[in-house]
Amino acid sequence: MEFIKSVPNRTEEEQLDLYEQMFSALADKIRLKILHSIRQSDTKSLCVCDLEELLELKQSKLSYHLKKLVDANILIAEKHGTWNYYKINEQQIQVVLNEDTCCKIL
Amino acid sequence: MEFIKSVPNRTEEEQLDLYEQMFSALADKIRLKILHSIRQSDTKSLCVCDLEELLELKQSKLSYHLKKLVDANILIAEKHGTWNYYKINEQQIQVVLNEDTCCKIL
DNA sequence: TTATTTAATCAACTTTTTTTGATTAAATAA
DNA sequence: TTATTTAATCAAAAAAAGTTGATTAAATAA
Repeated sequence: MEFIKSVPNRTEEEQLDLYEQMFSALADKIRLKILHSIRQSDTKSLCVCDLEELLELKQSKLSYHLKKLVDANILIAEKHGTWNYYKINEQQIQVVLNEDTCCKIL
Repeated sequence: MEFIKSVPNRTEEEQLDLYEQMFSALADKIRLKILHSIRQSDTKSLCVCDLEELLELKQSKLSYHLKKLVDANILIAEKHGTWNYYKINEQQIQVVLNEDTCCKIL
C-alpha cells in the first residue's frame, strides 16, 4: 500500500543513480540479446526456459541477467503457473533511448 | 539476431560490441558528470585540470575515465600546448541517445 | 501424498573494473 | 640548459560484476 506523500523531486544524485543503473543494465551483450529476443518474439514475452534454448545459456546465468534488467525496471516479470514470463517495459526503456535507437538496437 | 544496419560492414557481433562499449562508457556517475560539465561549459570543452577543480577528483582518476569516453568515441581530445581539451562527439552520442534524452541527462 | 518442472537464490570462485600513488613524457618557461 | 606544468600511463591493490553448480521454493502432475 503506497500513500501519496510529499515525495520531493529526485535529487540530482538520485537522478544520476537512476541513469547509471539503466546504462549499466544495457551495458552487456547477453542482456542486449535477451531484450532483442523478447522484442522479436511473437508474444513479446519469453520465459527463462525459452531464453535458455534461444541463447544457449544456463538457467542460473539467465536469472542473474534477468534480475539486472528487472531491477533497472527495463523488464517486467509476470508469473503464470510455474513459468515466469518477461516482457519489456517500453516506457522505461524510452527514458533513455528514443524509438529509433530502440529499434536499431533491440 | 538481426539488427537494422545503421553502420554497414559490421557484423552483428561487432555491432553488439559497439553498443556494449557505448553503454558501458555511460554507465558510470563520474563519467556522466564529466559529460555534463563539458556540456555546461562556455566553450563546450574542458581540460583535465578544469575537471579536477570542478569535480574534485584527482588527475589519474580523471584520465582513466576520460580514456573510457574517448575509447567509446563519445569524447574527442584536442591538444593545445601542455593542455588536453575534451569535447563531446555529438554525432556519436546520438548513435545511442536522441536529442531530448541527451539534454535530459547531460 | 510424492514426483516433476520451472526458476530464484546462494556461496565460492573468476574476471573485470576502478582506485591509488608513482613514474613518465611532452610542452613551455626561466 | 634546468625547472615547471599538464596529463598519460603503469603496477599493485581494492571493489564490483559475472559465472558456476548446488540448493531451495513454488506450482503442478501423477
